[in-house]
Amino acid sequence: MIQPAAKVYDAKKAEREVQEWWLSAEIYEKVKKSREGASPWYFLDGPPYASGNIHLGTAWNKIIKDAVIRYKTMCGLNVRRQPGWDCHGLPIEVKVEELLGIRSKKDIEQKIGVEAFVEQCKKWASDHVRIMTEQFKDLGVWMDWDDPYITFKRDYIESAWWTLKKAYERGLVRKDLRVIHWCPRCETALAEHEVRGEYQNVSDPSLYVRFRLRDRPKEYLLVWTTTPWTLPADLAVCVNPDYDYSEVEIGGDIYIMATALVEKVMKDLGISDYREVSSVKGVSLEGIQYEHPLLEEVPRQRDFVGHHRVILGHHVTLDEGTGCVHTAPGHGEEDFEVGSRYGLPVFSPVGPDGRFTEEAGKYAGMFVKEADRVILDDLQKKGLLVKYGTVVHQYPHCWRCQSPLLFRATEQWFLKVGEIKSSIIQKNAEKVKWVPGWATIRYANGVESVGDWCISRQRYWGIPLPIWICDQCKNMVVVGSLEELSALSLQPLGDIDLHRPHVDRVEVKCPQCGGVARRVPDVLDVWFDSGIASWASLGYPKREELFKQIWPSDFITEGEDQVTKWFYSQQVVSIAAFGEVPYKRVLMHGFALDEKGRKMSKSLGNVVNPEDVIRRNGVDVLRLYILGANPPWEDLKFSWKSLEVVQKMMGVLWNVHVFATTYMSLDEFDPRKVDLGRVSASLMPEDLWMISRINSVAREVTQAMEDLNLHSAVRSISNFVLEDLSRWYVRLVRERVWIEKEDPKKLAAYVVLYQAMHVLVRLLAPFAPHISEVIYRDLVKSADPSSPESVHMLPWPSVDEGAINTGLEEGMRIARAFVEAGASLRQQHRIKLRWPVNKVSIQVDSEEILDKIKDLRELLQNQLNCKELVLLGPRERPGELEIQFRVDEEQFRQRFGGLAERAMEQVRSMDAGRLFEELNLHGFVGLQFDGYKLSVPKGLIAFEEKPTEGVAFIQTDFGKLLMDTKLTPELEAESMARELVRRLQMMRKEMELGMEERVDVVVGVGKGEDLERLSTQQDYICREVRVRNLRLCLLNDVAGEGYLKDWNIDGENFRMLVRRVAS
RNA sequence: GGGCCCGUGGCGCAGCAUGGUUAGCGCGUUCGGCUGAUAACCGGAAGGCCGAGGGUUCGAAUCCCUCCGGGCCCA
Repeated sequence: MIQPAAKVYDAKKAEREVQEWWLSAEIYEKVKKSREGASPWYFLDGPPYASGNIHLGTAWNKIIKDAVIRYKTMCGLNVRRQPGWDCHGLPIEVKVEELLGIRSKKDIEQKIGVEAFVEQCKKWASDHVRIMTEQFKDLGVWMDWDDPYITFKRDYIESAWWTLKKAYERGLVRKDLRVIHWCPRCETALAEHEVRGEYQNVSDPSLYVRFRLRDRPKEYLLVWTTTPWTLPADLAVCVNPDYDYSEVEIGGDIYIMATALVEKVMKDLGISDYREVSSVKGVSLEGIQYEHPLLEEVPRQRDFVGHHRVILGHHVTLDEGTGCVHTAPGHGEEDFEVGSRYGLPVFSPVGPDGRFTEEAGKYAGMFVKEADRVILDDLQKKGLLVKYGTVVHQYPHCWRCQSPLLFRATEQWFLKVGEIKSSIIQKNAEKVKWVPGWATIRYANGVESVGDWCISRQRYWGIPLPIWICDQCKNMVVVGSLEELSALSLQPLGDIDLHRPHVDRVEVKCPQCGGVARRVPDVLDVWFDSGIASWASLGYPKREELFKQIWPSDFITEGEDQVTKWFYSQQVVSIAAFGEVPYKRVLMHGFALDEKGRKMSKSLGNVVNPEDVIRRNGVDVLRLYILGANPPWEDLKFSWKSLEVVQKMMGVLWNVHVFATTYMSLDEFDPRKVDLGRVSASLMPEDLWMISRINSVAREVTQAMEDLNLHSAVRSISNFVLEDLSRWYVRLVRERVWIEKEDPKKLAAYVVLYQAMHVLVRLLAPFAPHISEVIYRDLVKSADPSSPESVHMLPWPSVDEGAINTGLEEGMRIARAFVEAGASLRQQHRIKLRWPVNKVSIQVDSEEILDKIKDLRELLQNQLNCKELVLLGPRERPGELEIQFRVDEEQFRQRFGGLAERAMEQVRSMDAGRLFEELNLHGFVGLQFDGYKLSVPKGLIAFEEKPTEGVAFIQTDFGKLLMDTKLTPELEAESMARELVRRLQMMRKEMELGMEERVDVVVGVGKGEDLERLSTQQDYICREVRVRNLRLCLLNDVAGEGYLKDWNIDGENFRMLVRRVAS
């Protein structure tokens, strides 16, 4: 039996209850089980980093995933829905360092010990996996929370080793001396992608230094730099061979700089008294020797004196500086490259901690940034500092600890992306479908510009690099699994933890010389961890079956920052290992911003937490809002206001549900006993329309989901609920539903409403899994115990194309427009909707329109609340519309000259209606008089339509509507009866009567003549208010037991008495 | 400097791949209405040179170019 639903939907309570029920009844497991054996669909969860709480962006991310997963499951696919956790890496190390109150690698190694530190990191990660799991569960996200993939698990680590070995075997792994970003606090190298997006505006020194030429006294190279601390490592000055360079004379000294920059630099230096002496191409400056500005302070530089000369490089630009670029191969990428061309040594007198080494002479022991000041002083003293100031520019910072990064030359391990780049681009173009489409371009551009990937980190909490190097012969052994390691190991390994420091202790016998090989102490970049997720999460290579069955992944989705990160890193390692891309379809989603479009941040105080939203509006509202507000790939500007709007929509949906269940349960409607076929003879046009609409909506939503346009899907559903279901269908069937007896038309309405709701809850289930569950339970499950336990077990609704009637849908749209126009006229003329009028005429603009609404005549008449409805075609003219016309005298005279006056006279004497029709039909009207034949074209006569007395007129998009506004005694009586009914209904409600309960009623009127007027309306009143005995009398005669209430209706007083009838 | 996205009433958005009624919708404002799904809901009104300027076209919010502003990514 259908049970009447609760009057108001308490989202929080219902959602909690539903979630608990999912658990206790094991619904999730049952849903999964029901799809076992179906075609697999491999969704791969991009692993969130396990270091904190979820925020709105991560919530959005999982909600998108959940909606897609639920949809695909309903479509009958066996969806893999394992969540993942990214657990290694610097962010957690940094958190743990904070927790332990330590600040450096030295502290970790000496105070805490690597073993304890790594244990702490693992604990931190595990704890946060637990916390975040609960938060995701609260969002109603259905994933295998008990069986996630975790990057620190042994199998996962082995999978990484296997992958690295694969890459090594293909010649893609190489150790190399390179200049790369280095964090002096974390004391580790950083990869390109870790630096992306980490540029911040900072204030740095800006200085002009003059480098004295060796063999030319009083001549200098003018150099500009923002990093004075790199001067101790300076080995050359680079100029662009193609640019012109000038010798500029200032106070007897000669400065060499790019000609194009002379003016700008002089202005910057505040020098107006200068002279450009001569100009040469940069190329001819090559080889000019200079004196290193810090030769005395950095004695080691004496060894490099031969290198101190002008070199050539195309990377030198005219954007800033002087066109003479000081070059330190140990501290700049381009410096390194150009330096290697000239055979410059890679001199880098800076230690891992960012302090100068002994090689830096005077500056040894100083932190580089602090040495800036000292270096400036020295230059000043030596008369080499031309100008000193500061400049604000973008400078990269460590993504975890925010330290400014340095460039430093070190030996690191690289994945040679350069060698597989073209393959990545090609496979991506062939096999990966990006949503939105333009992300493809963005991605390809990103890959084009990328360099080799530095995969080694000089840290602790990560997957250890599986590379052992022989002490003796320097042979390199790359290990692909624990098994391999055991075989090579000099000691028994047992149940070893593959993390540092345990694995560091493993010594391997060199297969080449039999010597002892030791592990390279580095760990892998965490982006390598997540990059292998598509097979590591499947247990590959240890377990092959699943991998062979479902890899590559069917779908991934992450935020737009991942375009050059996870979307990229996955393709790199996958191409390296398999030569294939690891996913087929990728949806890039945006960021969650605040209302004004700013990033949410603690410092701005604009952070919105998912749990705040859940507390206020509930999970389903959050989900519907977040999915419906934007296309997924656009940034979301979070708005509480818009959330309210979604909340209202849900309220309306609930109201419809209450409406449906209230009456269905009252009438003991049993959906098992009737279906559409059984009631087909009683279906009204609005029923057919509703069936058509719900099928159209199902089609729209399905298409939107296939295209990953989740916003269109949600909007389509919301719009249907508000416009079609609530504002229109319920309004239309209300009267039928109020019929007391068994009635086929009422039954038909129930069937239609039931069917529509049945489809609707399924469409809604992926987006609002809780409320759809509740509605399903109240409406479907309670009526038919044999139906599945949960809405989420149902199949996605199929579209009944045959039920879609676009002509009818269009007709209904037109009918609504006319009804609205009628309402508008009533408002203008102060005629309430519940007052009937005598006649409404509609003249449509075209035959097509007439055709579309002719079956809706009864509906129109009802909704327009008129006694008579006249539908007229485009050529017919409503009698209530008078046509007046005016001849354009000026034009008549121009055209007809001397005949004009008589022509006008003729026209004026014609019947306006006939003239109008004639002109519309032929475009001209013929005149004949005194033997003349004239043809008067349309444009010479202007028409005006005016409704006759007592008629209101409105022009709509589809035609004209005329309403007779004259009142008659009969109409007034009916109107009054309706007013009374409404008050009596209110009283019933105030008395909290059951809907079927009968009452006795006394109505007392203020004016005697109303007694007679109302006498004709007694049946109507009794029917509508469910009255057993009705007495009409004068106001003062009202007496007796019951609920008494005085009313004033449009200025007239009434006294009404309602008495409950004992049943 | 390069790539991509966005710019439509006070606010948030749709429309733009395939140019064509009077540019829609929601919120807000304001004035009304409705009432046995109603702590709901519905309607009317006011409010737009569709970022700016060119071009293509009979016709441009829509296509093309330039510029301006915002965002993201990369340097």
